[in-house]
Amino acid sequence: MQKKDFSDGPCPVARTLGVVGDWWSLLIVRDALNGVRRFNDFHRGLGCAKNILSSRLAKLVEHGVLRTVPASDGSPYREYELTEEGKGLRLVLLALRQWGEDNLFEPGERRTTAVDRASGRPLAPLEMRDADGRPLGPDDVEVRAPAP
Amino acid sequence: MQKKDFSDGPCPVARTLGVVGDWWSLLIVRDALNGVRRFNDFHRGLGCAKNILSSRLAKLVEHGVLRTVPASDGSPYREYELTEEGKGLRLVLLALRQWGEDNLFEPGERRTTAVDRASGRPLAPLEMRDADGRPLGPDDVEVRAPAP
DNA sequence: CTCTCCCGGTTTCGACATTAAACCGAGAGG
DNA sequence: CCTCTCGGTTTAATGTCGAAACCGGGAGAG
Repeated sequence: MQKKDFSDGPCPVARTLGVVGDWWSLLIVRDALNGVRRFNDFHRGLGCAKNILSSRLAKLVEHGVLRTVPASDGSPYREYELTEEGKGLRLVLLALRQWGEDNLFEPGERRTTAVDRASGRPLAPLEMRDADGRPLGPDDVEVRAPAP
Repeated sequence: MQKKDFSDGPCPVARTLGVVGDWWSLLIVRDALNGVRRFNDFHRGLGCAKNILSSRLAKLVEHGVLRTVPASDGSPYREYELTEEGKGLRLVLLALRQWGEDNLFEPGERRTTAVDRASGRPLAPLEMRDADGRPLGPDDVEVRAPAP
């Protein structure tokens, strides 16, 4: 994230990582998706240095992932709210979550789980699908360079 | 990525970021999914410092995302190959890609595209689904803490 | 009015990570 | 024998991060 700048490159993956590709940004978005809105709540939940949190929040606001709003209750402070753009990152977070569940946990180990609010059951694994909605296997996909 | 260690925490997102959460790792995996296998090819494709590339490759091997194999052709060098675990990250990469396409490109701007190899058409957007395969909206999902 | 605490940061500074560039050993080619 | 490429490692300069100190505004206590 530091020196290299892919923000004008042709790869959407690299551009996205330019916005949320550092250690804290996606964890901030994760907490924001869970309803966290206040500086100190992010700070406590993440345990990251306050100056870093401050700069990350500013960067996310700058890129339109978060916006600041005056106050939700009567308190005189502002809060951080996900934009629609920011909410779109829930798919990224879910993909990261499912990969971690599958590969980084022992069976039976304690973990947080994303569930369907209505039924309380865990979500289905994400699937790649073609334009008609048919599931695609690992080798059915390739990345094409842009037209010249 | 640097000091904080979430590798024994309860959140699969944080654990996953501990493995691939730094600037270069996911770009390495992206190139690996595109068939890159050799050190110098990664180096040229990414433009990152060679010592960093070296340490990232080693870390990904250590975490089981990549493995080294003796040689694919006759050359005396080893190559880096995705494990099944590593291939599972294609969903993460696709989620990042689709978010970037939707939010970080002007209409008509040049970009790489993930397509169904059979039809050549772009993939459908990823969708969250419940355990029965029914699509879920943004607010139908919540994250539950582990059982005590 | 004054004292103090809490919130939301900013500043400072030492530690650590990253970078570019130089270097190096093994193997291939000429 | 000389040189080139591959796959790194080492080195020195630079940049970034983290912990802690600091700070200003507002609220509440007395």
